[in-house]
Amino acid sequence: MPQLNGGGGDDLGANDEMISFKDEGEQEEKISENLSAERDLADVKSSLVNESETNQNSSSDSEAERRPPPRSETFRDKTRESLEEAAKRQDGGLFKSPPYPGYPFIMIPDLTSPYLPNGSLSPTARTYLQMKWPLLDVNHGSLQSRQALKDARSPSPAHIVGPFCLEFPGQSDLSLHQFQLSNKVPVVQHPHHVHPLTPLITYSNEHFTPGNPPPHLQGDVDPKTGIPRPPQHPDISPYYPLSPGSVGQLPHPLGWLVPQQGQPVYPITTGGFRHPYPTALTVNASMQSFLSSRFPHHMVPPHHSLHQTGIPHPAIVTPNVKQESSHSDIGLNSSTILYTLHRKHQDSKKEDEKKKQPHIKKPLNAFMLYMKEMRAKVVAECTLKESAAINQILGRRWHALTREEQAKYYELARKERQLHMQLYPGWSARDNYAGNQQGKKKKRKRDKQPGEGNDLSAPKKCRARFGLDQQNNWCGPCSL
DNA sequence: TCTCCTTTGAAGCAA
DNA sequence: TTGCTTCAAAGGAGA
Repeated sequence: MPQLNGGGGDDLGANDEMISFKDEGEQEEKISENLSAERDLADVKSSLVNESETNQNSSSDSEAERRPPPRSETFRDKTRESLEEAAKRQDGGLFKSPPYPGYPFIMIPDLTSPYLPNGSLSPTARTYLQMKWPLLDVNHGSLQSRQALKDARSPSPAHIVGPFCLEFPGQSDLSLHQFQLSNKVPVVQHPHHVHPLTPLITYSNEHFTPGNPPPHLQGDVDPKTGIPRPPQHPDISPYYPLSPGSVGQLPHPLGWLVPQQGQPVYPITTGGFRHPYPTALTVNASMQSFLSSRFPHHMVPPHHSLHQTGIPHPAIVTPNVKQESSHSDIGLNSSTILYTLHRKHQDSKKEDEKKKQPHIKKPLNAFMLYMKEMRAKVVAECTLKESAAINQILGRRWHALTREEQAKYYELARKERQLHMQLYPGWSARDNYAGNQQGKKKKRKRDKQPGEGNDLSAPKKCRARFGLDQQNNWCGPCSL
């Protein structure tokens, strides 16, 4: 996948961010085009699930050439070419391929230090942020963007037929993203729709619904959405409610109770980690200022995870635990029963405490960021509600994105990881593994795909196990 | 109520 | 180094 810094030295950048294709390719699009409007949603879903099989049956002639060569150095070029071809073919020349080979990254000189010594964003970084995240709109409020969004509301795209969504990855994706990038996409508000930058703002908002805003937030209510806007600094994105100077001066904004706005990215907590949360000690001044400017000050270290209101932060995963009334144990006269209940209560209390321990979620990767942004759009365009089907569509659209568009999300993901590292220096992904997480479900092991674990994969295992320099230890089939 | 599904990418871990 | 597994989001479906 695209190398974000081109040098490979960035530990935050993905080293293998290669666009991979499973791929359904052209045949899939043709099949989709032939779908009649009478087909019901189930058929669409079914076609999504079974498309690969259908493609295999209908495209045997091109199967070999469409299958990406294994680890070929030309793979990247071929995939890019296929993308461009598809885009050109479907877009009527609207799509213009990048005039240069390789990955089209636009990088600021030092992404890791986009801040001036005083903690503010450097002009370069500011320009970069505006360029990369148009909706961030560091100089203007979001009202203009919202107006643009509203004005740009248009009839359903042509590829949407009837109450369901026909998927034409190339055209729909390109057009959608062109709109998206120009902030003119007619986003239909969905209960779970989040701002494209939401991944940088929050990881979860489902627990919080719009409610009566606190008085200090009611003075600035979005006339379009009716959602109160938190106080804004002219230089700071409206999605980040507090300016550095206002940190600690304003009453608690409760911005994270308002969906889409003012939601913090990562929970600040001292519990549930292998390491005590040392953010206050590890976040430097620039990051502190950055965090203060981007997040409500309650999210800036060293605050604890619980909000002043006692409501846990949405980004902190606290598994639902049935409230066990401690009062139920009171008033029983039997000492035996009391003892038993006490023991039982103690045990359950321990379990609850373990379960209640919040955990820091993994930073979202590029695709997850893309999904968060585009899900609502897909849901709006289609009548699909099942996430599995939606994710299939999103997966295909992801592959249909241009490299520039994907780069945007890779960059966002890289920043996510960077911020995550700054916020949680001691955090490790394994902290969230089922083995370490009490009460965390253990995912079922994936079923072996046909061909997995057979002799065909054995050579890789031996090579992985013993290495190329110990081929004498390889088993027979591997040595062949 | 809980788990699965479904996607991609990052990270951890065993071999 | 390789390959497998888990987890991140999302919400309907099914057990």
